[in-house]
Amino acid sequence: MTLTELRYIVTLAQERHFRRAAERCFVSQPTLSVAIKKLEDELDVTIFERNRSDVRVTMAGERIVAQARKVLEEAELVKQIAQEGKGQINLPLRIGAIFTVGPYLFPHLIRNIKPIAPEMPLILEENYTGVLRQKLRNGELDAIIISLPFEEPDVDIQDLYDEPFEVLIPADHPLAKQEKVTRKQLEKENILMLGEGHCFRDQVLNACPGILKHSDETSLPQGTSLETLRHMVASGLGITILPSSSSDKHIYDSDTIVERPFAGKTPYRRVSLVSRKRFSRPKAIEALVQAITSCSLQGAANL
Amino acid sequence: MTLTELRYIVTLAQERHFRRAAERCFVSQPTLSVAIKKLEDELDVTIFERNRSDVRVTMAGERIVAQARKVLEEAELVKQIAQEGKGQINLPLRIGAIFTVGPYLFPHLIRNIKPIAPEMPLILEENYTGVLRQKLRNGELDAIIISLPFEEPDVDIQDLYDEPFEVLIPADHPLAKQEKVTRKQLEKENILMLGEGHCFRDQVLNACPGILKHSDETSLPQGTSLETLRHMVASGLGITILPSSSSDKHIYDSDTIVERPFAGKTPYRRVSLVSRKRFSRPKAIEALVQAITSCSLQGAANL
DNA sequence: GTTACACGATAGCATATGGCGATTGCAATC
DNA sequence: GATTGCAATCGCCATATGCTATCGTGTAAC
Repeated sequence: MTLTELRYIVTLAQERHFRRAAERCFVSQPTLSVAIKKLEDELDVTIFERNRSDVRVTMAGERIVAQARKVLEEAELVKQIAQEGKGQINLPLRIGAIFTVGPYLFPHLIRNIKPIAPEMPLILEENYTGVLRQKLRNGELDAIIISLPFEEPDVDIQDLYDEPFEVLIPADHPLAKQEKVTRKQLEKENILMLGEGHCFRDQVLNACPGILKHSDETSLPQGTSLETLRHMVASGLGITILPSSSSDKHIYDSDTIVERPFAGKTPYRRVSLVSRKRFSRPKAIEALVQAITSCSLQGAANL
Repeated sequence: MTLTELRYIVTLAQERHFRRAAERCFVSQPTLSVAIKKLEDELDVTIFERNRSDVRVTMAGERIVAQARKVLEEAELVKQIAQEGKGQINLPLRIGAIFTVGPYLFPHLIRNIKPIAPEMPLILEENYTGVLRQKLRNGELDAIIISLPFEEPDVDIQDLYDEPFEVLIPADHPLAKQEKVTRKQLEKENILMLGEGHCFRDQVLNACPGILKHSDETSLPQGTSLETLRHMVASGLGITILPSSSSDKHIYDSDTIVERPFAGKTPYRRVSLVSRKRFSRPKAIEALVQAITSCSLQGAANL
């Protein structure tokens, strides 16, 4: 049984005339005759009663033809659905971002992607780099936004932006009076840090190797998010280091906390988008990159 | 797009593994690979994302596969429906009978066909021979029960039974006292007849050629059915001639009307079943004939 | 680091299928 | 009796579909 054969019987049932039905199917009359006989043989049912003057659908044939019509309708829907799926940017895209990027990037992203891909809803998630990597690999996510370094086989990595680190200081802290803060100065302070697993923690430690020992000694609490760190700084518990995008707008004014750049070489992190090589919707990724790089994130330098 | 291809993608979506999917489809792995690529090309959509380690269904693919599954289900139903339609005696059969046969045959027929073809409902109709002929020809009826003579191309005629004519007389009529009635005697009586178009009318006139003139002169009313004739006889309006099967059981006892056979050669009619040659369900016709010839109709001689 | 393996893609070839035009056979009609 | 119209049949061809063998690559094992 083939879709073509089903198309033939449906048409013949309508036309009740082999030659006309054949024409409507764009085949010759013998082709139609043979195909219909073949189907009748396969199903072992006489679908059409051939008379000299007239072709008539048998009672069993009526039901078969009706069902054949259904099959063809559903088959048409396959094409239609394929057509819809073809655009690449009209189906949901599943995106993950690390905890220290998502909250600050997503609002801009959502706004910017609307005009580029209005039909592409974003399914968003925040997680650790390792979890995101896993979910990207096994297909639970289509793209992840992480911070370099990031190594993974079979992926495309597109750099999005660099963002500098800055120091967040309680307004009444002595360091708040300085224009810039040196790494040396930080080593004597209580530096509040994210917990292990956050890549930003590692990046901060990398940028300021001296702060770890001190912080460990005082056994400061580990922040679970950049915002909790900010709250703790505001409460006077210590100093922290944040990526600039996180200080875009927040609830504390400069009487409570102040941001200060690093003296000397500014530490920064590079944020990149990772997708599987051979992912079926490169255009969706492209649209995503375009949307992100057109975001004006506080302090970030688009690439 | 073919049903085979749809079967392939559904299986591959389940197995997520070309070789295993190919096995389950009873084809080689290259066959599956090529077929799926072909479908993807035709639909212009990537349905599967091939990775070294893993085959994954794309988002567009998910919807396509789901729809493909529907198509296959409907296609399965075609086979199932065909299977059901194959028995020939498990679908309604549309039967017509002439007015003078239907009322007396149908009750027996219904009873007798039950054990032979319990799954075959009968759609019944009574009409004139000419109308039945037309409906058989254009497929509105599958079989008709008429009385010979009957000529028609492209049909099979199977004789069912012969039934004698008898004379129906009011019990208080002088003729009621006789054992038999001669044609001569009838010529002097008021003979009640069916209206034109009923073949039984013609058969009666054929059997007793002398009665017409007399009846016309007295301009008796024409009966619309054998039963109305019987009622009129019971009311004393005249005498009539009936086929024996019609006197099986009726509401009048022998104090009101009596049946008398013809003297000499008994006139009779032959009742036959007509179906189209090449009708798709010969078994249904066969069952029908068997059911009818096993009826014990009053006075009839099965053939 | 090398070998072995597993997987899907590709190539080359055989065969089945589906298609065609031409023809036949049969009724109906003129 | 000739013609017409119809579906069935025949013989032929192009293509589609399937196979085996092989390749390229990434992964696992030793």
